[in-house]
Amino acid sequence: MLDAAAIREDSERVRLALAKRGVHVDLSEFLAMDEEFRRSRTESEQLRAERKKLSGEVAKAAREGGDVEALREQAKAVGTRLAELEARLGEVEEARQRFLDALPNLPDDDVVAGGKENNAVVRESGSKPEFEFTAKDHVDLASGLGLIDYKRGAKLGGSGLWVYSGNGAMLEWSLLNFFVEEHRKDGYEFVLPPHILTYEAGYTAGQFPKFADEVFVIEQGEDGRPAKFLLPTSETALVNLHRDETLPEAELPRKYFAYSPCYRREIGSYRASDRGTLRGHQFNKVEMFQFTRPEDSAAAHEELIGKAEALVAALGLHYRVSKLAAGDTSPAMARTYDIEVWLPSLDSYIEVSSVSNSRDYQARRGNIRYRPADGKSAFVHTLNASGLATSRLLPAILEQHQQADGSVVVPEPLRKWVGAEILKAPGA
RNA sequence: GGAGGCUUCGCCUAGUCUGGUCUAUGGCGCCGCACUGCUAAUGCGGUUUGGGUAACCAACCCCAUCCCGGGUUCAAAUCCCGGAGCCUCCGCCA
Repeated sequence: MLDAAAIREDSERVRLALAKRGVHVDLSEFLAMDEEFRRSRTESEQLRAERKKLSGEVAKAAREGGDVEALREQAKAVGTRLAELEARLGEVEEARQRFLDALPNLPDDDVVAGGKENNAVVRESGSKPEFEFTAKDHVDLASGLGLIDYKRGAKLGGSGLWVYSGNGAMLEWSLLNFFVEEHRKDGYEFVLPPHILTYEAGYTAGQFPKFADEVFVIEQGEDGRPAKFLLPTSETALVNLHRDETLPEAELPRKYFAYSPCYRREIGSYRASDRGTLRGHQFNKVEMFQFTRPEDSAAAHEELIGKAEALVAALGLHYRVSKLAAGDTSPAMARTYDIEVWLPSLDSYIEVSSVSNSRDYQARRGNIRYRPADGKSAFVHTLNASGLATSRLLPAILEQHQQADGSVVVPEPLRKWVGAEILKAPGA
């Protein structure tokens, strides 16, 4: 959520920042609502004060034998006016809140305007592998090596679902183990969250109300809202860990990481380029998360980018880092860098990690504060980063590390869990 | 799925039967001061949170806040209705 005071004070700056996302809003509409809201609130507070005073006098009169009836009538009249005013206040407040809830975060000043096409590669690591044989794609490799059973996955759960089996399950599990080990080394606290979350959790993360149709709702509320849903990423759980809390400054930054499957509806988004496990209704991801002081969030963001990169690099993959343009940055985020690995069969780079700084946008929605040593409580900054999503990493590993005979070399850090240096076709 | 109990300041707790002087008692913790070689102990004072007004800062003032939502009433921590969470027991179950 944006700071209403900031919109009031410099609506032009806000308008221009949102325009970079391609979001064009008439803020004068908001300013009018905001003004009426503030005025009505002040008025109704004054009326409350008056009623309170009269009620006190009723009590006093009852005790000392004054004219109770006249005072009661007077107080009742104030109460009636108050009720009318508050009904109106409630409507304005709701409309104002709806408007605020729908506004995405302001992209940082150095984030360029426009969509995907304006994303900029900031650096590359390694180089595209060259094959002296006809390279296979990840689906053929995974099927041929008996790692992933796409057919039976669809049989069990429908399209967009698959089964990891045998060495495939071990490879998948080894990736998760590797990430867990690395994050623990860096002092991040391991969290295994519930996969079922409430509406409030989705609201804080920025999922609701706007993107409610992207998640699997498992319990519909009477108000038509999703009362319970399956998390689309463990970020949604992690950001809520400290919802409605005020953290002591000395406890910041708080660094967490979580593992969970991610459940997504992905309605109408399948393309030929999403074959195999590249886009599914359920995929595994380890997520990093930080709660920081505002002045520390820029450095924390760099730290998270570095950590995500280190994981990809350790797996021996060629990748690049892109800075997203405003329009491609998630609504709740002020800046995002994507780590993208090279996928030979697609002749393109695919996202395996998204590293973002939400600044105080989520903190405001979730009322997540900290108390500086000297003064008033303030909102923390929240940052999240995939570290990493396996369902795109595994295809890249298969394709980039494939050999002429159809086997795949297991990246060194994973070997102790996989129990093999090379994956060969069954019977080969 | 059924029955009962509970939910008040950072923590514990009084207050709810009998509505008003209740943001609310006491203790712990924490902060400050005093005393004391130091510490401890003791004494005194302070300590819910959010918002508004105002503005150099602060104070003062106003509103809200006793799990949440609604109702009754001039007035609700307190009475009524609905919901959530926690605990105990029964049932079912990996």
